[in-house]
Amino acid sequence: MPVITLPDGSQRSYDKPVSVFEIASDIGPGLAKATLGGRVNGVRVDAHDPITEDADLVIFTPKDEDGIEIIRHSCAHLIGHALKQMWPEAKMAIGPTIENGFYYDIDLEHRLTDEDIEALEKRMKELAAKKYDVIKKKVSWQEAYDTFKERGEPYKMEILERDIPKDDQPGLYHHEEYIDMCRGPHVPNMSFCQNFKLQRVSGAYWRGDSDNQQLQRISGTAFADKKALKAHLRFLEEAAKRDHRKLGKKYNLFHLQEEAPGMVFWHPKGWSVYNTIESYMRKQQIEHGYQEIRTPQVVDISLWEKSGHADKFGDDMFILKSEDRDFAVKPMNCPCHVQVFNQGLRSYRDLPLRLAEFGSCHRNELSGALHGIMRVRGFVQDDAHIFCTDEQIQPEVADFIDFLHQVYVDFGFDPSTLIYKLSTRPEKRVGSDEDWDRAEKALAEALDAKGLPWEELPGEGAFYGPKIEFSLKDCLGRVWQCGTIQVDFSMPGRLDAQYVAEDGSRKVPVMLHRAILGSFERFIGILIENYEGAFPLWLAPEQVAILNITDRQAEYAEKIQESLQNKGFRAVSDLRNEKIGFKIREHTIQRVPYLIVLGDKEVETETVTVRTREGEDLGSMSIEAFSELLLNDLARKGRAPEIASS
RNA sequence: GCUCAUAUAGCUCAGUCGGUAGAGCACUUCCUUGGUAAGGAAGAGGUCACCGGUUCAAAUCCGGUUAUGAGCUCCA
Repeated sequence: MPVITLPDGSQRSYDKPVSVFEIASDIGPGLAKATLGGRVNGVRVDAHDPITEDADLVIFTPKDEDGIEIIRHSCAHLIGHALKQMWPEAKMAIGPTIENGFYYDIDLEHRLTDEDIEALEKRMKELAAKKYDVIKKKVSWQEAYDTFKERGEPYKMEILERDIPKDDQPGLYHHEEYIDMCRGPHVPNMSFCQNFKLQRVSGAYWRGDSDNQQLQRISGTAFADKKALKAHLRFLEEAAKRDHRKLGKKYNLFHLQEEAPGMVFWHPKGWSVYNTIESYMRKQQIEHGYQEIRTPQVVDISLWEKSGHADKFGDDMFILKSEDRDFAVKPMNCPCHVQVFNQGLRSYRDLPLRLAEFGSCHRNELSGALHGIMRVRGFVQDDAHIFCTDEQIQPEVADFIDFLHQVYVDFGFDPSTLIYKLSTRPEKRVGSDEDWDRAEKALAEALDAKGLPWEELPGEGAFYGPKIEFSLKDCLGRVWQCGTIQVDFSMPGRLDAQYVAEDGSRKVPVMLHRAILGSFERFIGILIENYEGAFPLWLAPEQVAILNITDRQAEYAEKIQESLQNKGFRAVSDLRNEKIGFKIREHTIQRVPYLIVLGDKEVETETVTVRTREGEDLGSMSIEAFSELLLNDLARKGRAPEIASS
């Protein structure tokens, strides 16, 4: 006699086992038609699964995230249905959902081409258009095994043998003649799976292990309705338009070339952005009690052996030989910073000691991992190491989080969308378990003390200690990991760092590794995409473009340019013999924030006429008034202008 | 590193069946001196990524290398 409680608190009782679909039908035919499945006492079930006992029930429809996920999952099965019709010899591995979509990994000798994917999508659409019912059957382990043995599906057999207990009753989903095994839930019929698109085929390792065989992965995206699918495809187009590699070329910021894979050639405009950010960070760091240092690029391998890097990451280091000595181009700055700490005798009074470096690092990343300026082999970190006592960890971490928030706000990101992740001990690590316990606890407590929501990533820590990772969201809602703070109880000891404690004894300091931007390269890549190349005034490589209408104003234009440059603004002049409309178009496309137009009128009245890159006409004003306007804009940094109250 | 794909003028891209390369923009010169998103004319510019093979003949077909792209793996 199950009593069903719905989210609004209302109850319905039944005298025999009842399905989500039947309950939905009781409520209304519209809901019944939209029912995809449900959550029964916290467990996701199919629409037609019988509910035998009292339960809290949430009904899933295409309006819920849970409902959309079911649709995506069934779209993965639909790949199998269509694919096995076209290539019966294909062996199906796994077909899960991912953010915004789904994929299926398959083993097929024939290499699928783009045309094949198009044909496959067409077949999938035809099958989905039949809106056939998906039939779920719970069977014995043995029956499932025999089914897939008969159908020549070795991967399904392996999943059964390795992951599913023999006394379990696996669910077999029948899509007409195609049978797939799944925990579910899945759509009751294919009318729900009408709005999908296959996106690509790529390689993927079986069970995510690069030692295993590589399979072909067919990926797609799916939504509940046509409008949502279209919106998502538009979003992807928008993101592609903002690709920093494309905009880096368009705005002449940097380039990469074959002779230096993964290393950036910065052009004047890109380097201007870089320098602006570096100056800003330098100023911020001084305000937060950091001291800036500079350490060598090339260091004898013995230091990396002592620090543990050679052992754990030797393959990723660039090694140089000279006069029978082995050197490594530094892949990170920490061991060098310990060398600076180690000069002279340190007192507890020196702690916390914060050493910062815009540290140039080189890591020999796998060629396939490189990506524009976001993932490179040569990069500069806004790195710093804080040497402190155990008691100072928590306040230092807390101060750091405040510092990081302020920087992200200045760059135009919303700190309320920040994501915090605590990565704990990995398998490959140095240090005792007691040290790891203390380090993990200190970070968790700092986050809790700030009342921040965080998520644990077990096993994702650095080899020397746990870390907090800070990810920000850009204006398209994409998540980027940038900042980090890591506790390290190991390296100071390995590299003989000591200080004299209050009682005169020698103690080993704790070291905190931290970065806010992560790397300049990556962060600038993110900024380019976030702003679509239209940098806010304080970052813009060219802040003002001065345009004359005829040669008669050339001298005045140069005078204005000089005046602005003397005030510290980045002003360029365009005195070419071109029409004013042409010059305005060019500099607007180049996203210069302010354009100044100078004709005879301006020369006569000693004014400038100002136009923004958004096309707004700010009228004529004195050079002093314009400077004032620029200064106000600069002070806002990445924040939106405040709306003047009327 | 792995799978698949791609590489043609400074940029974005055409180039059919193998027969010595083409457009638009940019660039140079000249004309035009104009008021808020493209004024006109002419000119110059390419060892078709690199190495090798097939062929009378290769941008085109085949093999290799490098780089790039998508995904996987990795990411101190």
